[in-house]
Amino acid sequence: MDIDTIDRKILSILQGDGRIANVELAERIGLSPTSIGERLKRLQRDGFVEGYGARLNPHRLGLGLLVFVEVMLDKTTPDVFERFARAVQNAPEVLECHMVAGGFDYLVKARVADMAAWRRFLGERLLALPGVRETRTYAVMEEVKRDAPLPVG
Amino acid sequence: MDIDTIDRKILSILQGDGRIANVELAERIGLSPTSIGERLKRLQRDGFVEGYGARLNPHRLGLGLLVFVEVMLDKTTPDVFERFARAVQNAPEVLECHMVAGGFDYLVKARVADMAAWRRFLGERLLALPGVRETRTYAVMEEVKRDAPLPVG
DNA sequence: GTCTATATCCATCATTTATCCGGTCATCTA
DNA sequence: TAGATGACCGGATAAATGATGGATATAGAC
Repeated sequence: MDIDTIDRKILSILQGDGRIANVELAERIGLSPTSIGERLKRLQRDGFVEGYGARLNPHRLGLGLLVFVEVMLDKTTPDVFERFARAVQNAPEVLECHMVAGGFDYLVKARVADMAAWRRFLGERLLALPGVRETRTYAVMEEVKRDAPLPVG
Repeated sequence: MDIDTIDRKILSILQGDGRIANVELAERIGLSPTSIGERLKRLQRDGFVEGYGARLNPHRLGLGLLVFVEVMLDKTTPDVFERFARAVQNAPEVLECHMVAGGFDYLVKARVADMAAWRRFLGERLLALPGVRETRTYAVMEEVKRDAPLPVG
């Protein structure tokens, strides 16, 4: 149920190029395509590989602004947390949302077109939710490192 | 140089399943595989699709802890920023790093095995950098929404 | 030691897929 | 009108995939 060096190499290469041909992957590792195929199938079955996806350029798609928001909730009813989580999952602008330990409750990462779009989303969606006590928005000025691959090596 | 509804549908499907066969993609959209192939090639050439990658499960790989860190730098020399950026890019634990406008300078997202590993990384790597004045670590307790696809629709 | 079960690897082959090429049709323009 | 352009399609070919059977090695039970 655990993986060896070859498996890690497969994952590493596949994380960088999810569409690489099995034969080339096999060549690069030094095993037959059949073996690599079996290993990959196992890695998928055991949940190491959850899927494949195209990496899209957000700016090209008109999503020029990346923002992070710290959200504090009223802790009066536990229902508030559930409702917030559901709202966030239904909002396509929100790419990530994490419950954190520390000074605030949720950290939200979102992509929108510009500041105007963000103001609209913040006012009409986030602040409209019941239980949202306070938010702090941090606009990203420069993406120093973007979506690096997981360290599998 | 801009894209239509069909292109968006291609991007949307491909973002969810980057390994889908061209023929099935064509079927699902209602065009011939050739046309889809031509469109896809154009989308790649024009930078809408930057690549493909396998989605790996971080927990399976022993990366059980997700943390966000707010970093404040001494603004004495401009060299400090460059050096910090470079260090962060070379650190495999760091998945993202953004320069933000607001109360602090950088927001760092990192994945490590556990709190012990994080303490080690924080002490030996981050705080060892010259110019790092203050850091605030927020450990993620629950990932409410994880790496959602970009809204292309 | 021997037998069995399991795991890893490999070569082969039928099927599926990607891609190149030529050709059609509609639209626009000189 | 003639020519150019762009989006689309079908057919042919070269390549990749996936399934099968088989070889080898290791570990455990008896």
